[in-house]
Amino acid sequence: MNILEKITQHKLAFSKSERKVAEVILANPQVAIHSSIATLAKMSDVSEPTVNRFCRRLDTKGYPDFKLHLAQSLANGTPYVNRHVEEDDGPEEYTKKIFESTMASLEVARQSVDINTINRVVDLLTQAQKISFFGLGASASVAHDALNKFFRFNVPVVYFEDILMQRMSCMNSSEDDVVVLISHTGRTKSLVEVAQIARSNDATVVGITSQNSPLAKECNLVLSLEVPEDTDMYMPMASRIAQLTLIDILATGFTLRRGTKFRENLKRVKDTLRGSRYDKRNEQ
Amino acid sequence: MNILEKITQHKLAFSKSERKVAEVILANPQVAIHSSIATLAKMSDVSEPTVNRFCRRLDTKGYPDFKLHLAQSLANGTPYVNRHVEEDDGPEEYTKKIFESTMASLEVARQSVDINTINRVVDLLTQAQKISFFGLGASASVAHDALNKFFRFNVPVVYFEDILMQRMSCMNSSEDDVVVLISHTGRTKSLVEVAQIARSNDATVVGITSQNSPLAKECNLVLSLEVPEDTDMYMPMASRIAQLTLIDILATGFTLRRGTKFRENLKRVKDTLRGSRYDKRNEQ
DNA sequence: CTGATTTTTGTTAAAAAGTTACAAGAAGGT
DNA sequence: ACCTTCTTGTAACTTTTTAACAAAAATCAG
Repeated sequence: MNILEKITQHKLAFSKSERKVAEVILANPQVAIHSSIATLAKMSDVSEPTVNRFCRRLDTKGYPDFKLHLAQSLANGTPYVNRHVEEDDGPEEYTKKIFESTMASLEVARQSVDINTINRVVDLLTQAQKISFFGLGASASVAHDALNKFFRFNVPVVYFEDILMQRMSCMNSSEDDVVVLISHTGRTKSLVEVAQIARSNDATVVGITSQNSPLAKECNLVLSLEVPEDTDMYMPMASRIAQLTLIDILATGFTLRRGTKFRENLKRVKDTLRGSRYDKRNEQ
Repeated sequence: MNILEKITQHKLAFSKSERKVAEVILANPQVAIHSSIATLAKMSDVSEPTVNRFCRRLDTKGYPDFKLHLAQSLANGTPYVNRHVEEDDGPEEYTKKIFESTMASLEVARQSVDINTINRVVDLLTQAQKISFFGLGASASVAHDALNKFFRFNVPVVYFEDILMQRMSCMNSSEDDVVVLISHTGRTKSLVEVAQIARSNDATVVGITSQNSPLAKECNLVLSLEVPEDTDMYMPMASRIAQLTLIDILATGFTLRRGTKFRENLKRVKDTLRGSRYDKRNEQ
């Protein structure tokens, strides 16, 4: 795939002049991508068609195509990696690491999430009479955020931080209600109990949690997110961001399902805020 | 850096025809890098020089140079681009787009954030007698999350969703208190007023908001995040994720500043939860 | 070692791609 | 409605790349 490696491998298959071209490119690929075929030919002390032949031998269509491949190989192929913050990291390092770890976790989450389940959950949500979002600890703020999104849709939405309120709310739920339970580990006892209560009242229980956890087993549908554990600081960080992104996705799916006219409604909801805000023009 | 991102940002600065070119490229960048300027012009229904001008506007030397940049952006490593969800996107598309937009926004945020300010805010927080986190609407859940992180540090932390409580809390603040106000736009009147109250009581006010906003002007320190506006769904999405990441960073900075022994404390806080959870072994 | 054959390389010319200059047209302001 | 400014396209031109062919080098059989 990487063209530079390919050049190195092919090296013996090249003719003498072609090898000269290879040397020049390997010595300074950054220069090569900004040179014309004429310049590169001169640098390698060969003729222009030789450079062209060199490119073709590497299964590219010609010199411009070769440059494209080279450019791609040279683009820093350092995808975001989960790097842990170290004891003696300064602000610059830890800021960078946290941003990158977060992005890396999102990438992992993206690959692990099951589109089918998302679709089914969106289905359920659009048909629900009442939607509840419950979480505890760090997941409480995720549920809180979900409330903030879904209440705009003009559907009855419920959110409680208090375990007792959660239980009572589920006790009163019925067949057409959807209860979304959020927990990274899926091992919080009281949330598992909430799931049981909700199910015994015929509500549909959706879990945003990790697969095969006790909570997952009590749910009708599980949206599992395989996010690397947040061991760094003994605080949930990336898991929570992934959960929030999932909420965004569900909310988006919801609005798309409801069609254009519904979206105008959302705009109106947003516009209502105008009175509570300083006008943009007031700024300077 | 990423040219696709750049195109999206510049979009409004483009002329009508240039925007046509932008659309075509964003819709299918893979095709673009393999097209000649003539083909691309035809696809966009503009003239060739227009395509050329489009490239120049993005600070490239011309079309070939632009293609090089584009190829690099498309190479693995920085594939994330802010792409908007379309009316007829299926679950697969919108899931992908939202994940990628979120990552792209984080990348933008990372580059825009000022490390020095972060460091100063961490300083302030470690020295604070009391820390308050206030936000309204979508930012309320961010403040909520901040509460969840900082209360573990054994510092008095305050969080209210209620405007009156926020005001009263600030009224009682004193010189050694830090008030962190979160608002994407920075134009929410009541939050600006909270900032004023806090300052008139000698508290230090830190804003997580956009630069030059009315709120920013009332703050002692502003942590600005330049995140592309979430116009898609009339709901705050990426901005909020960036804010949360910033909270993570501040929390991390805080714990690092406090040293190793302090971190053992955090572990103890986390371990306290054990009783409320199903043991990992109970699972199967 | 010689001559035939194949392979490699360079020269020349043509084609393709990209760029410049300029003029026509659209948009915006007075 | 007129002037100015900004956009856009046409046409000419330059650069870059590729094709065709021929010369040179290398390989091999006898």
